Amino acid sequence: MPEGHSIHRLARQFGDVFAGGRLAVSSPQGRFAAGAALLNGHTLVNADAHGKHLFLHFEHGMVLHVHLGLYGAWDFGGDGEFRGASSIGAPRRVGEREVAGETGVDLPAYAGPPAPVGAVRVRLAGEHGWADLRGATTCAAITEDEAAAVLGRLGPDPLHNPGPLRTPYPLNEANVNREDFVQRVLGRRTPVATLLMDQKVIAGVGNVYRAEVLFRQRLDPLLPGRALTAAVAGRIWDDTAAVMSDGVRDGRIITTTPGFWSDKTSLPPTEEAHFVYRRHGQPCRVCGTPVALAEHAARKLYWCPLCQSSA
DNA sequence: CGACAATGTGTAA
DNA sequence: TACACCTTGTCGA
Repeated sequence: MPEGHSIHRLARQFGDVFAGGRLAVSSPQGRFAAGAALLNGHTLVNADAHGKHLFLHFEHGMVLHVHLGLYGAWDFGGDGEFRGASSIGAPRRVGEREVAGETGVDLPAYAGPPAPVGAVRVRLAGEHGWADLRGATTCAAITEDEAAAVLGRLGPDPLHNPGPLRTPYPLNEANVNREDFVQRVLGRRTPVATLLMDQKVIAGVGNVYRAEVLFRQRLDPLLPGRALTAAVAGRIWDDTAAVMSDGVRDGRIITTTPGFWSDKTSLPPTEEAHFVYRRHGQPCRVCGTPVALAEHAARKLYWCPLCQSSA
């Protein structure tokens, strides 16, 4: 469910609250028992994300690789020190739930994580907090070489723009990732709507950002890549980087601008946060034409047939 | 309380 | 293109 912005927030959260400490790693559900044994008792060095993939690097050269897929989620909790270090603030969304006590209230001493509820694939427990993973598509203990191979299958991530965290792209060259994306789009017969969902073309974009960026750029979703100029493709990258960076900051996907909000003094409710995503049949916020919906490559595609007409 | 969709991907047909 | 994966929220009966 989460798109790339959520995974980058999770990486930051793991780095904040667990890096540098030894972790008890277990699989209450049992499906990850062998992998948990390979990680149990080792120290987390750092956490990073590329696209929708999360990598937790341990000191002995093993990596916990997690992809949340359609409905995976992490739950976090811990004592006051854990919560003080936590970078996931008040607004929490799918994929990053924090379930400790109330904020600002006297917290009880940390007595260890609660009894696992439901199908907890993996539990990480540190000195001050814990994290439970459920429902992930991928949860594997792999080597650093295997982690590098995963990165090699992914395209550039707009949240590594321009400085990548841990990617195959060169450091310190502005716009390298942007130019890489442009080259992966130009000349293609594939519709731009499909290209934006292809993690080899751009890593981290999902169905919401796909629809919203195409609207913001007023692009017909079915235009093939080869119908775009380098300038237009570059603007897609820049806008994606901008709205996804906002998503990292806000913990939500908000692609509308304050001019479209009924209350401009605070972030908008969900009903005002998107231009077209899940607004099928409702009037376009710009021109009033009903938002269209089509099944496209097994995913719902939303767009305004007037604003995004290429004719 | 059951059916169904959901911010996703891999594999088989 | 279809389905499996395997969890949660929403909606209707």
